[in-house]
Amino acid sequence: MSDNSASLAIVDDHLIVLEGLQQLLLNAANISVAGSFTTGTAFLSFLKKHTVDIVLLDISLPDINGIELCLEIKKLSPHTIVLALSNHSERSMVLQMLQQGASGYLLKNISGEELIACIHEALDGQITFSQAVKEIMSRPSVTELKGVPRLTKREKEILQLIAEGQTTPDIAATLHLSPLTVETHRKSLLQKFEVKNVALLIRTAVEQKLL
Amino acid sequence: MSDNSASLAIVDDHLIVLEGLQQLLLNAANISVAGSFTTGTAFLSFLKKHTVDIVLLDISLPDINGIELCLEIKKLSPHTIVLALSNHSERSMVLQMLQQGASGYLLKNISGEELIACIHEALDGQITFSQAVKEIMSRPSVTELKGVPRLTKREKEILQLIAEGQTTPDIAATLHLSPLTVETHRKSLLQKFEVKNVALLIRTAVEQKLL
DNA sequence: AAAAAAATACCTGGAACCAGGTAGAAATAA
DNA sequence: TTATTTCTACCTGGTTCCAGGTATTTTTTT
Repeated sequence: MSDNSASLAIVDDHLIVLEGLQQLLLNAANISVAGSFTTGTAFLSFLKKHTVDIVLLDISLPDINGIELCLEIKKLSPHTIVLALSNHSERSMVLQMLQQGASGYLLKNISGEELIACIHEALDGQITFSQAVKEIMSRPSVTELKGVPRLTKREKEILQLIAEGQTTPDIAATLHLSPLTVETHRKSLLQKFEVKNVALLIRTAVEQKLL
Repeated sequence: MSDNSASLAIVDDHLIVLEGLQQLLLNAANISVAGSFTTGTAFLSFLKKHTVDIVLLDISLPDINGIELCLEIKKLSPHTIVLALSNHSERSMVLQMLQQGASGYLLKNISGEELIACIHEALDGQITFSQAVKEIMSRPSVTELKGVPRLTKREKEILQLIAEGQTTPDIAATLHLSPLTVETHRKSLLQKFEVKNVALLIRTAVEQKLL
């Protein structure tokens, strides 16, 4: 940063949110809003020409999803700190963003003071969450308790085809496999999900957003 | 309204959105923000003491859901115009809100001019939508094209049990029916959904939010 | 009161599912 | 390079699914 105030960018496709954030950041010391953008590509092209210390990044954007965008930002400008800003409070989302190099995750119901505090924490090199996210991350998740099974490539493939209504012989034909092989994978799926038939298989798979 | 400027209230649990909306409405003639609230109950108690011409109402609130809140508002103050403000663009949501007496439905990606225009239209007694909502409502929905089957009580019941992983004999036992009867209902379900097995049955039922 | 829809129950027979194994080859990780 | 995982394939045997009917009783609608 050129002076002692950090340059901050905002990316969100909702004008209302853009305005709201700028308003909340008006009376924040050491933070100056360098720009606000409604699309991921717009911000990326800005980032190619300017230095951005920290960016508040909405995850659901029209042109590019937040996870990929985060990756692009880090590729382009590794020193830029990314703070995810989202309505969605799923653990998996939080974890994915962190994996892509985000320094924190804020929900949009955040307060002004909290927002500013989180930005300062992030600028200090810390990982930071808004209060609601902290709570979600601290208590063990339903999916963790249940244990979301990690599926192999073939299993995902076959799960997909089952969900499309294909029978075991059908799947064998489309994948050029023996029906017996498909049966084996099918059984693995039932075991991993700890269910006893396809009805429950499809249902839990949908619930765990695997379909 | 006491003078020529309409009194407007905002209900949204996100501070950012509250700030953003107020900012966008600053340079709007004839509109004065009478108050902003983060919970439905807070607004309702305000409404008991003050006159509100129009309210921008977020559908997803922590304490009360938007549809019920809309009903309450109309019960308490029928002349107050309700404009729904939401992230969700499902047709069913829009229709439900209109049914509860809302005068319009806006998505949060709305622009400042559009917002003000919509408010003025609503104050003139019209039903108003933001551009994105207009588009969604104008094109025939997927569910309309596919035709969501209307299920009988028994069928819904049995669909539910199938989704819980029960087999035909199981269901027969829990409902004190002959397995053959259950089979008949099961077949009706497959026919009505135009699918050939449970995998697709569950999947489409979930997609159509029947489960 | 008549007609339509829903719920009940039955029959047959083939296809697919599901549980319980075993086992070798290929790819990946330690 | 060894160990582990994944993918492949097979066998048996009982259970359930699914398609194609028919048919009576009860409920709802007209």
